[in-house]
Amino acid sequence: MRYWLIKSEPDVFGIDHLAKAKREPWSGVRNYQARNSMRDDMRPGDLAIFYHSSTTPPGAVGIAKVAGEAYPDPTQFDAKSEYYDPKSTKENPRWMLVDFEFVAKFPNEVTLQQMKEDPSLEGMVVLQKGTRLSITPVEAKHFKRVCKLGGWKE
DNA sequence: GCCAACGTTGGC
DNA sequence: GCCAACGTTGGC
Repeated sequence: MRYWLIKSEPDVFGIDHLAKAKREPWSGVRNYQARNSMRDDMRPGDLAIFYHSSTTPPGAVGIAKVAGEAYPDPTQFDAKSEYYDPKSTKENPRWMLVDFEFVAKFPNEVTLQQMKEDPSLEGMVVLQKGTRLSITPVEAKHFKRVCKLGGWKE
């Protein structure tokens, strides 16, 4: 089982949206590395830290679970969608996604600042300077530590 | 295949 | 709103 961190802007789709929806296709990812993670490396049952970006304060707010295998992101074929990609075809889709399922909201948000200041989280990809990736792998020890800081027990 | 221009992300 | 970082595009 692998661990991940997924970023989302709470104004667009936050942990409360996921809690309400229960399950959500992670559409709109238009970055090849992030796509590759979903397409090639995620397996049903993998757990992800749900992270709020572009908000005050940014930080980890909960846990989501990979709910199924990867499949083509339907928004790439929708000319009315902001995620429409005219260069993608159904025969050869460019963008793949997985569904995420709500697992938990942390009793306490773990802010980015807290994460940066915690020595045991050193080396986490999301904390490295210049990391803009919306999906990053997380080591098991870092995952467990963030859950602990968030007050959540698996 | 290089690289300048451009667009986006995301913390501050 | 600023801007550093960095991914993508497209001309050559």
